Amino acid sequence: MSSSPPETLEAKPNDSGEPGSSLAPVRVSLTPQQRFGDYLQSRGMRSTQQRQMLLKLVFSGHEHFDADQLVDRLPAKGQPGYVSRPTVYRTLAEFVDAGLLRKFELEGRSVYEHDYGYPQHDHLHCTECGSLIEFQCDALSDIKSKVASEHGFQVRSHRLIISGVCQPCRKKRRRVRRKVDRI
Amino acid sequence: MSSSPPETLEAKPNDSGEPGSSLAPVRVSLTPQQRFGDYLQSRGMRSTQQRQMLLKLVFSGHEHFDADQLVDRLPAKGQPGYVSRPTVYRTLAEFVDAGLLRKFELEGRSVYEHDYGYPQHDHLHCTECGSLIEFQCDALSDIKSKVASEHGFQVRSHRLIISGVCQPCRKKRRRVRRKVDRI
DNA sequence: TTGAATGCAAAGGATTTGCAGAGGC
DNA sequence: GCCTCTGCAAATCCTTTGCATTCAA
Repeated sequence: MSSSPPETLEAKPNDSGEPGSSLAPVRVSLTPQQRFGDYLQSRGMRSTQQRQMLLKLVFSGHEHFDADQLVDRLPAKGQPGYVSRPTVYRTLAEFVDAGLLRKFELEGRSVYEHDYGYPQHDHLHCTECGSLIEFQCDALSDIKSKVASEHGFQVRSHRLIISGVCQPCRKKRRRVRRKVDRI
Repeated sequence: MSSSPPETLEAKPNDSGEPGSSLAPVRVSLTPQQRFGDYLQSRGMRSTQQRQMLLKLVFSGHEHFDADQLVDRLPAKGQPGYVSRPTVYRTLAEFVDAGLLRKFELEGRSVYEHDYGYPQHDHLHCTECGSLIEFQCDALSDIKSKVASEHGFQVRSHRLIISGVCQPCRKKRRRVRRKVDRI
């Protein structure tokens, strides 16, 4: 597959100028579309309109999202481009399998984020507004290798989520507190 | 409340000699029972047989567990000490609220572990056998405070899970590989 | 043509809820 | 006795599955 010529991802994913991408993309040789095409081809799977539609939506921005949010961004039933909920779930699993997306659990639901072409990072989770803020930290790999060697553990991946209150929510809180004080 | 005299937790929770506790308990002034008693009292809630039963079961060992595993350890319906599933869920939420337990999501289900009287720690998760191994790492608090100050984020807690393959599973794999080689 | 993929409807599993009766305080 | 708590049954939420049909190759 991969009919179009190879190129780096850097220009691509943020054409839309959508919010939510805080980190710089990583240099990779194939677009997600190309990489997924290779994945399908190598497994005798087919490139369908639904898979293309979802690929387009998922890689039009860098936001974290869950299955529901993705469904909400799809055309309604009956409209061209509509994809059923079961197919959304099936396809998300394929994207994860293909290495395009990473999946993790937050408050009982599955959250997805870009993996391919996106740098390793971790998250701050605001328990007030629910926002997820990305950050990078090199020191973590030292911790991982140290712990791994201490326990004879073979590390495949990790997930660090720091919970608390983000800056905007702290400011809101302060405003509220001042108001209360005045009463 | 708190009728019995204060004491440290150190002797208590592991009387049973159950497996699963890898870290040394932390010195605290109240038993979980006392602390939960205070919690109930301060909110006008009642000390019921069900809550006492669950308290006893949950603090008879240090293993991680989910609601199902706790239900399995309860007497069967009709037997004395039986607690219904809804009450188990309601009570686990109360234990979390009281600061006795911590809750986190793993593979789509809620996992609980001791919080009160148990030291801060993180987990290695073996994707082969599903085991959770605890480890402690001081360097993480440096990371947390650094990231917090960089993002103006107020940290309340964190959750780090390192996934991979544990030592026993790696050994099993090696044995299998050797067997395959011989064929 | 042919088998893979989709959509539908329905199932599944974990967790929650409404409510009438039971039981702490 | 009052009001909280419990157990039951049913509902909810997210996700998956079986199957007939559609469609990419």
